[in-house]
Amino acid sequence: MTETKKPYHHGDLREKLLSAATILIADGGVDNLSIRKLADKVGVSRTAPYHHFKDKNELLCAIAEQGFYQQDQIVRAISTQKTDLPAAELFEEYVLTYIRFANENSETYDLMYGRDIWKAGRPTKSLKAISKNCFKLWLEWITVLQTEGVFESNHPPLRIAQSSWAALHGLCRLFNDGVYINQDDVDEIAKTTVEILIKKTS
Amino acid sequence: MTETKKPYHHGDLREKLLSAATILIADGGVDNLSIRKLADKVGVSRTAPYHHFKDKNELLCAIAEQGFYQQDQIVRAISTQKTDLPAAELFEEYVLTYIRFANENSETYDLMYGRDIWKAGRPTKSLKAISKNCFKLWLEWITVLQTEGVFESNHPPLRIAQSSWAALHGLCRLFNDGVYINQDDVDEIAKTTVEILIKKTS
DNA sequence: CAATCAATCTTGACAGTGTCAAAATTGATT
DNA sequence: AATCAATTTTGACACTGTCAAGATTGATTG
Repeated sequence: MTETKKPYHHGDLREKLLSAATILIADGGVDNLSIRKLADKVGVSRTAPYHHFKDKNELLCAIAEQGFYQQDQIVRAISTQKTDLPAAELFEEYVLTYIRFANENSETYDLMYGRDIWKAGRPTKSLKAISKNCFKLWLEWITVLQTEGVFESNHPPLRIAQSSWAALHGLCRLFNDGVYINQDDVDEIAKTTVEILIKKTS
Repeated sequence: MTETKKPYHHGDLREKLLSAATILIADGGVDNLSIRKLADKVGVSRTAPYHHFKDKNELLCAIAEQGFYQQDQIVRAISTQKTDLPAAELFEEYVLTYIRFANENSETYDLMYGRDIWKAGRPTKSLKAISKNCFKLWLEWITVLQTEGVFESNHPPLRIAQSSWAALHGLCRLFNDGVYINQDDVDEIAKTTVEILIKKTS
């Protein structure tokens, strides 16, 4: 666990690298992030970052991990703030927030759930853990919502969780990746998706 | 239109490049495709490909375009072969086939609908055209299915088309990108998605 | 048939990239 | 004060995309 280890010669280089990297990808995408450029930005030599991240991959994993924490915070805020909402509306609120997060942090989102990290099969242990936990929370919520009648009961909750999350994710990606481009549509499509997902009360 | 233009000195270099490139990305991903390696594979100098594709981007677009043709063929085969199927089951068949295509040609699929091409905002004119047409066909079908009662009528067909396709796409991506990894689940999740999408007949 | 032209291909070059190995620096520990 | 180990730097290597300039050559024209 080198997480909180302070560098000896400079300030907290690891932190500096992380925040600088986040800025770099925020404007310019992941392609705009090179170890060398990053090192230059922070004011160290090209290979200095390698003493805090084994790889470029590990750096990306760390950024993604931050993204999960951030997303968790935002999402958690909903359930604590809007305690009076009925379950179905809370669900919609969640979905909209999730998509908004993906939209506003498209590059981070891409790292969190994108092939750059996952396809190569080299996600960090801690990244694996936090993302797994993230899905577990989703699954648990879906399970509760199903018993509350928000979702149909003709499928196991795991399947509903998987397919509903895939629906969310697909929407995020289509906008994030520039396939769907009309940003004005995103909310309406999202609401449509939600209404398709939840049980018809008619 | 330089599409069918034959090279002067060698065989049909453009075609050779395309097929070699497709092979390269098929095993090893897009990252495994470099212009230089490609040129080497075909037996020309590093910069020879630049007389047939302005860019690496244009090469990728061409591969993606091929993918669309391929997908179109596969999908079209369904509706001509299974004419006896009821609409809802035909839809399921389509979805499963779509996902299977994405799965078996994951790298091509990634090019077709991925940020590499679209996010940078530099899809070829012809690529834009064919993908747009692809969605148009989807929308038209959804419209028909809605009048046939397969989908609910409480949303405009455009929204249903967008959100249902996003659901499909999300599923494809999660498996393609290695986020969902258990390949055995894909069919079941897909079926769940279909059943959620279509109108309940109970 | 010979000269010209333009498409095609090659060679050379430049600025990037990730990352390894070895040497240099330096704060903390003995 | 000397030692040690963590940190940083310098040098190097093999890649990458792509541009500019020259060489080759099939087709076109006079």
